[in-house]
Amino acid sequence: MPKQTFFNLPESKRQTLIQAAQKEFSRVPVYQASISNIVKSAEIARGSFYQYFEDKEDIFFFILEERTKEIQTNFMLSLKKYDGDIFDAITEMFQLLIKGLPNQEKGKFYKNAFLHMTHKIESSFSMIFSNNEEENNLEEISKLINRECLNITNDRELYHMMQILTTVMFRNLVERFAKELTQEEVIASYTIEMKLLKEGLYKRV
Amino acid sequence: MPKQTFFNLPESKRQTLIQAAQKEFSRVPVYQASISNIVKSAEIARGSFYQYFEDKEDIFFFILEERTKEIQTNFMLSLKKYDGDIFDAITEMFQLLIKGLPNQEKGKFYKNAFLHMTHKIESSFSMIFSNNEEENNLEEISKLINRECLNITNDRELYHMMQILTTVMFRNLVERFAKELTQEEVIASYTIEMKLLKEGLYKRV
DNA sequence: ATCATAAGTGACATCGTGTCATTTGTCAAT
DNA sequence: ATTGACAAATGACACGATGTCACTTATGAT
Repeated sequence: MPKQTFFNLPESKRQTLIQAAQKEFSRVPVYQASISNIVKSAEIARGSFYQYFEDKEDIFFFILEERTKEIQTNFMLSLKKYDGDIFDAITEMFQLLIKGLPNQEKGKFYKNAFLHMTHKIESSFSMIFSNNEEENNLEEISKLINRECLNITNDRELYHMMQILTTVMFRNLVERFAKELTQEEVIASYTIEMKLLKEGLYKRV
Repeated sequence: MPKQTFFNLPESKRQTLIQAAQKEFSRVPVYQASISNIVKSAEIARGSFYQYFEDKEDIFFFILEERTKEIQTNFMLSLKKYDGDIFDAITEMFQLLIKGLPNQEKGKFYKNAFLHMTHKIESSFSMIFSNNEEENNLEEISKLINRECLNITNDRELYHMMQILTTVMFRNLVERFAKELTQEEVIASYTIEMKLLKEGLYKRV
């Protein structure tokens, strides 16, 4: 978490700093990013950076979680739109991420995040579904989901189903960048895997 | 890939170097590891290290792939033992990794690898199933698998099924370290998820 | 014994990090 | 308006890590 001093900053300075960091994290993955570049670009003193943030990761995860909130909002809208169909909602999110990214400047940011997606980064993204501090979205999402056609008997199973779905979706996103697949290729893979997930890996008897 | 000079080294010196690197990668994840520590521990000159390897990552992935080969051998034995049942085989591998690790000195090495598992590290591990240079194991494994009870109609679907299974297994391994779960807890989660995968996420009609 | 080639060495230039003593800015109380 | 107390800003600095390179040493064929 950024320090209080960061939040005390005037909006414009905060934005400049965030922009500068975003630029650096778009250039290289977080572990290669240089604070020197960020402060140079934001035109603040090196020491000031440490007034606002603990370290590189601190500002990185702050930005990442901002982004996650945007995605979360979209996801909940999709879930309502498709009457609680979790597959349709997650697929729409996937398509949005696949199609939206490559053009944008933010595309590079996501690319670096995905290609070096560690557990910590993945859980940051997973906040799309779970609670961010203020509101408990996990519960809210859980309510929105239509369980009628799902093969679950309790909340625990629902939780694990979500885990499986997000994991598989993330891996498909990562592969899009790692193997430099086209949108069509990665959507094809994703579709096959979703079908397998829905129907089950074992033959129906 | 390590340079030729590394392979020209006498076995004992090579082992010393690998040991030293392993020690460092057990101390901290690869991105925090220090070449200075490795050469100090192996009692070679800094310049020598660069005669053998391109950089830190070079030796890290070399060691990782060595480890992967051990696991691969075990996996193929399991697959034969269970008459080609892919679920039983992968579950045995999972249990081996869960139960074997925490005690060993290598445990820390795996912990650092799992907790900072990027796409590159995951594909290194995935060589358990795909071809390493010499032999084409993917094909061999593909032949060993009993497809009778699997819900697949072609090789492409088999490939994606393997992808799903390994992804889910890896995430369970990672969570074991990230959330510091007990063996029992992580096995319980894994079991639920495998059941969901087998039976399908949608209700059977 | 000679020489060419391979391997080994460590000092060095460069860059990045996080700290800290010091300066500058802000604002309430007098 | 002046003071004083607290918050914020600064950049020089100590430290440590990386990759290179000119030089030394070893090896093995002729």
